[in-house]
Amino acid sequence: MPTMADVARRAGVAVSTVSYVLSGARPVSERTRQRVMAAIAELGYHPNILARGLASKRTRVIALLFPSGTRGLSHDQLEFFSAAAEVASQRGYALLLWTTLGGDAEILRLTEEGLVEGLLLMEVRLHDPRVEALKALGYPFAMIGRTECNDGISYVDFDFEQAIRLCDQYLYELGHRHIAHLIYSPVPIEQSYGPAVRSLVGARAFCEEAGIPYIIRVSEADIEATYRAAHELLDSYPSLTAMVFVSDLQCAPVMQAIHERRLRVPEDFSVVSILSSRFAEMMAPPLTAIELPAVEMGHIGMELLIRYLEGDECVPTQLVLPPRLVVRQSCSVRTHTELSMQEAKCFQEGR
Amino acid sequence: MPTMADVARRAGVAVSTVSYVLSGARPVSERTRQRVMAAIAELGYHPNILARGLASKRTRVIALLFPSGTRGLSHDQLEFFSAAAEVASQRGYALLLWTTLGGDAEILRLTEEGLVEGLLLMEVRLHDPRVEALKALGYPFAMIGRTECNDGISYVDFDFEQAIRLCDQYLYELGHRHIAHLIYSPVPIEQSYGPAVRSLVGARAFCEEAGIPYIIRVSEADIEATYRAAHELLDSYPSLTAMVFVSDLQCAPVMQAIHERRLRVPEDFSVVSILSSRFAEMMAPPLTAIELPAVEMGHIGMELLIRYLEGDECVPTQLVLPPRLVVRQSCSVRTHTELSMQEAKCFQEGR
DNA sequence: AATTTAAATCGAAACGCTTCGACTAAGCGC
DNA sequence: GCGCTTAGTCGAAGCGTTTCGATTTAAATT
Repeated sequence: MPTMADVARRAGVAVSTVSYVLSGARPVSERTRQRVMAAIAELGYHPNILARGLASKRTRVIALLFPSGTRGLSHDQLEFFSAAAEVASQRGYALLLWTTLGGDAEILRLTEEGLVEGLLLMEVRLHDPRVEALKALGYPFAMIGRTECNDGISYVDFDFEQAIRLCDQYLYELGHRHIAHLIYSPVPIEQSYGPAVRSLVGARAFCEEAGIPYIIRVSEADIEATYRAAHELLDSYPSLTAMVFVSDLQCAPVMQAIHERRLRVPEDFSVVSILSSRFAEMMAPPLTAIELPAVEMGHIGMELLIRYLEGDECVPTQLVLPPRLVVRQSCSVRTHTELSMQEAKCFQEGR
Repeated sequence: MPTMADVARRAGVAVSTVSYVLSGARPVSERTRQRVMAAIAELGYHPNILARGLASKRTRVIALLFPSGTRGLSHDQLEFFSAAAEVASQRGYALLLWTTLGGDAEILRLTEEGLVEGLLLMEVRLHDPRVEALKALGYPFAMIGRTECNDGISYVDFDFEQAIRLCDQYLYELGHRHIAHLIYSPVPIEQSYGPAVRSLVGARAFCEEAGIPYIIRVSEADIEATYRAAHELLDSYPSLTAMVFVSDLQCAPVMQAIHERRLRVPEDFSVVSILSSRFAEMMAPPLTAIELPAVEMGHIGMELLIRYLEGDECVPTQLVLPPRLVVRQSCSVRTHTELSMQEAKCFQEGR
């Protein structure tokens, strides 16, 4: 593999001159530039990133702190980071995937090893030790999501509180009054998950304002727990005619529980969730949902980080994207007077 | 950030001694080792990867050559590489995500920049220029998938030919005789996609052996084309009672086309595909499918590469995983004599 | 024509590590 | 007691860049 010295020799100039041609840090005469470029082309020279990084502290490598296994890997997360990867690649950065198994220690290691210039965090908690640590270190990073106190940090997040309200409101306008909410567990408090907490707030607020019962069940994120929780909701509230849930991972177990009750969606039972369109359209029936702008968030998150790294902005950009309802085929009208299919069935069965 | 020199000074030894303590390349007395380790701990020292890599040519960074946009990002692919990422992380490697937009040139750049020790390829074609280039360079890599000629390369692949046969056979045993196949386009020939070609071979072979009509439609991988192709199949062959398709990306458009015909799955129409379980279980109804062992393939692929890098094996390992059918709820029995729902409907409508 | 200024280039010192050759002080056989 | 090995350590030379004076050359100013 040719080095810069080879190029310099071939072009008959000093190594530093070659470097200046490449970086543009100092003026170089046109004639010299031509000769150097020719030599580079002839030799098939590529600068060595390690050496460059060692000398200049700039590696053009960004790490994506990837959520570990707990919550499972969701379709939305896939979209987040394939979008992020795309932007990084366009801007000439390489993307390092970092699965943060080992907690804080691991992330510090990453920052100290010198390979990575900046970090993009996903699955940020309200009190996130990673964020504290990075802040203390003054290490450059941006977030998809946000903590409770985000002074001086760039982030892009989604307005889950409004999103849930929109779900509820839509169902309410369709005539539903008994709406169940199935939301991720927001505990443990000290590191609670923002979207869960904010969803709870939104749901409670809407139900109080609308004067309808606040029916809620929180569950762990795994399939099994979600499945049980859905069944428990349906058991405990026979008057339910609709359900709101908040993630693509809940989709399968929730729908299964509903089907097992012989409730048809949307004829007997309405369902709204917060999903990326790609996923919502894959379901049968296609699900009416709040559009989770996963691709947009991935793009913006990466863009924010890169801008910060390149020093274009000193003031952090903080963005909370507004929700938008996309009506598909998982909800139906329910009037006040009408007896729900479920109630009718219970009645027939003599319960 | 402390350097090795700082550690050496603190421990009262030479820099090289610190290096030997860390690498074990030469014997170090127990007393010295203790002192060095203490100094490292006190200073919170972490070796700089760039410097290490520059001096030693070992970076512990692996790149995953990530499929570009054409085929879209599928759930299976997500599983491939989150599995790969997991293994890499366990073995102390960092995973660089590389979206191969710029074709061959890009990949060469990656190899020449010195950052990356080895490559894991996904979405390998039968004749893959990337593979040719890497082979010519003698650059270490492994594949998920395989080309036509794989001499000297480690890979893990899935037996798509047998997989399709298993699909067909299962449907055949349920009594289906008119089975449609919806498969990715295997052209252009010069870089054809292995799974597509092998699926075609498998399907044709089974149909010939079983003496049933060989009903097939190839389509591009995008949603729209798949949707049209599914409709065309259903149009052209009114006697169809079952369909086989090969990827999670086809799922939504295929199911939608089927639903639009007012065919119920599985009562009126049976469906089998090749999917990771996680995905198959998310559908409504859960899909009977050949299990695509995506996680296993990701694990093994990465493991093969790392073994190769660490010199444990000189002989390449080549693995083709066998298919396994998982019965869920998307297929139903069809007897010879029974008139299909669809035929019955056509009849009623006087066609 | 003498002097100042700017453009273009060079040489060498980092950057933080690995690795090689050399040196010292033991331990060993004879 | 003499050379011989070997464990343990050190110093210094890279690895391939960037970057900072310093130097040379050409152009501009007086």
